[in-house]
Formats: sequence, structure tokens, C-alpha cells
Amino acid sequence: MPLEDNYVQTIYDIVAHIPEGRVTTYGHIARAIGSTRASRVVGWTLNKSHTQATHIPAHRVVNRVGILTGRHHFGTENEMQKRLEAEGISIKDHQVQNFDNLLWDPVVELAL
DNA sequence: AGCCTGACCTAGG
DNA sequence: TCCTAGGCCAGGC
Repeated sequence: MPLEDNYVQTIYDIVAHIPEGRVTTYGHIARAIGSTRASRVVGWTLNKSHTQATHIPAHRVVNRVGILTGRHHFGTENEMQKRLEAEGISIKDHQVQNFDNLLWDPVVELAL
């Protein structure tokens, strides 16, 4: 199923709703915008998120097993990890610990 | 004008 | 359960 025309804004909107100290995944966001297999596009969109006027907490988005695959896009190597740790999340070997309990599912939380 | 690639994931064999 | 193929969109070459 193809994405809506304004999917970029929708993605930013969802990411902006992730609470501090919680994380979600590219796949969950893709499902929330109605296209289960568009997770790759979600990553592409977040890559451009720094151009947005409003702050997008893209560091709260990790891959499906909790690994910080986007860490190379935050300026310095450990910037993403630092931001998450500042919110109380512990990370080991670039992977979020206690991932299952920290996962924030937009489909459930936003009742989509 | 294609072809390749990327912050990824699911479906089907 | 493991593995492959394919999907989804935009940009660079």
C-alpha cells in the first residue's frame, strides 16, 4: 500500500509525540502511517529531519532490535547515545537495554 | 533516462 | 526457523 502525499509531515508528527525516556522503531512508524514496508523511507525522512524548524527527537528512533543504527547522523559518533542516556535509557554496544519495556508503539499510543 | 543506494522490515518459500 | 527477495521514496551519478 502506497504512502499518503503528506507522509513526511505525518512522520515528523509521530516522532514528535515520542515521550522522553521511550523509544520506537522505523517499522512501527511505517505501520502507523499505513505502509508496513516503508520503514526504509522512514529512515530517509528522519535523515532530513534536522532541516525542520521544530525539533524532532529522532534519537528516540532505533531499529527493530533496539540498535542505534542512525548514530552516524548526529554529528559526533556518540551524540545519539548521549541524548538517550540523558533521558535515563541505558545503552550497551549501541543497543538499548530493556528495549521491550521502553518501546513506545505509535499504533497503540496514538490509537491509529 | 535508468541504476544504485540508504537511519529498515516483512512476506513467502 | 532460517534465508532470500522485494517493497517503499527520493537523490546522486
